Amino acid sequence: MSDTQKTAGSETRSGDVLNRMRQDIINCVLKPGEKLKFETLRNLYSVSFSPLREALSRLSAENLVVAQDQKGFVVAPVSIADLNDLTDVRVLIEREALARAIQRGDEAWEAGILSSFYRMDRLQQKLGKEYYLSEEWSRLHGAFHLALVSACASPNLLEIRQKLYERAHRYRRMSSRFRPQWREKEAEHKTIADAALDRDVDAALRLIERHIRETTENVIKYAGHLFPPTDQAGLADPQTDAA
Amino acid sequence: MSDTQKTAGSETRSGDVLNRMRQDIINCVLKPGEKLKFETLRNLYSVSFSPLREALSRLSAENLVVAQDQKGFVVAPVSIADLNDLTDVRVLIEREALARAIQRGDEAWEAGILSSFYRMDRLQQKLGKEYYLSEEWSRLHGAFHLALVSACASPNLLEIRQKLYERAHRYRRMSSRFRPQWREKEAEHKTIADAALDRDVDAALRLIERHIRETTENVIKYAGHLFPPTDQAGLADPQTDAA
DNA sequence: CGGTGGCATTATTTCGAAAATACCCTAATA
DNA sequence: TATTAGGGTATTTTCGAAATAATGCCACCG
Repeated sequence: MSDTQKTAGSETRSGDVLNRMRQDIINCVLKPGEKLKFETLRNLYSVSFSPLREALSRLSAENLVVAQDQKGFVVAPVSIADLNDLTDVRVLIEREALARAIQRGDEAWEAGILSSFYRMDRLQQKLGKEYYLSEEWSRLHGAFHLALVSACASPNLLEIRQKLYERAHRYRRMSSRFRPQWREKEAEHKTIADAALDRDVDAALRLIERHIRETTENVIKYAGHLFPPTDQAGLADPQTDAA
Repeated sequence: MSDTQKTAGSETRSGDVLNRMRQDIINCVLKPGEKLKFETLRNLYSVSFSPLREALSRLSAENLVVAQDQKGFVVAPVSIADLNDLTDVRVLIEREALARAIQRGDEAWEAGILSSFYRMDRLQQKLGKEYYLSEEWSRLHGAFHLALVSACASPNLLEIRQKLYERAHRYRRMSSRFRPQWREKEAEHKTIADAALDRDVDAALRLIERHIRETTENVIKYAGHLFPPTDQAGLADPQTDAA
């Protein structure tokens, strides 16, 4: 349980727990809204209070958990409103990052796109229909999308993008069991990569936006029933519908 | 010292220390690049290790401090490269947020702009030439800019904006003693507010972008000497004199 | 019967000391 | 003289227990 010890132990125990918990939240091992009791976590991750608190603090700054004063921590709740808002902001950020990357990318950038696409594509073929349930494929998919924008030359943009990506990824994982296979999504990846390598900014931006928005639409379509009743999107968040 | 106990004690001691440290970093009481020793901080804020670690963890997630495994924490260094990147991303985010706010803003939004501008303007007149050194004016200035975008209906956009704003504010504070008075900046605020209230999206976006970029240009122009030697913007930098 | 106040229980938060790690200075060797 | 190995000090990181706050329960009162 918990696991994916793949996350490569950070030098410090806090960092290690942080990475493991982040993975567990994204992969819904720790479920949205779930109360995070220290006693439980202490056993689960085999550490003491201090590293746990540190990890939880950082995660709350990433919006993967929410901290309630004197009442502990909770896995960040999910809601359609949150997903929609997330999607809108991701579109803004990804488009900007991709545009800059295409403008500035050098040969190393091109090579990175080709190589990461290749690895993702190969694994997909190897795994067959249910590729998207694989943890490893998630990693390669993330690496591919990162490769696309990695040349944008803006640390801040990349960092913001990464955090948004991870939160969105949680929604994908959460719904993956209920979706039909997404074979056509792979064709999209190829198309996006090609547009980027062709330095066709307009096409690439259009494609990446559609890619993101269609993913969200599919999540809502096939896994909408997993979300809490529409009105109360979880705690402390008024938030009307977005998008 | 340290303080501005105005930050309104959070319910929890960690939150309190977090807020106080954030203010101290933004106001350069804790200087860029400075090593944050626990023993020192313990005395400075009168708390123990645990809340300190928690606060530092959160601040590192906000990029106001950087954590080095097994080597403690350091106040985030400053550099022209960082300031420029920050500025570019802020422009992207502020423009988007402002556009949405203008599109969606209701009367409460309009009232918020008018009221926050009024308060900022009054205080400025009361304080005279050196208004911009005032802590209180900083708060009202922040409230005004927040009011402009508050109706954008995107929690994520607002949160990202706020964090970027705070980091940029550190650069302003760091350079404020060296700048000539910025009287004309106040005219800009009025112009921006008017454009927003007139629902003139194009004008408002153009003005806010210029407002942000010119501020950065002035910081570099008048306080460029405070930055570490251009090439290595990096951390672990003893840091020249600041403030 | 419904509501309210107080007490016991549970969980979180904070503390200071112990363990682990990095840093610095000295000395020995090549 | 330069380089490295050793050992002692300074700091960070982790621990488990004490303090503090919240929760649920039950008796008591209206």
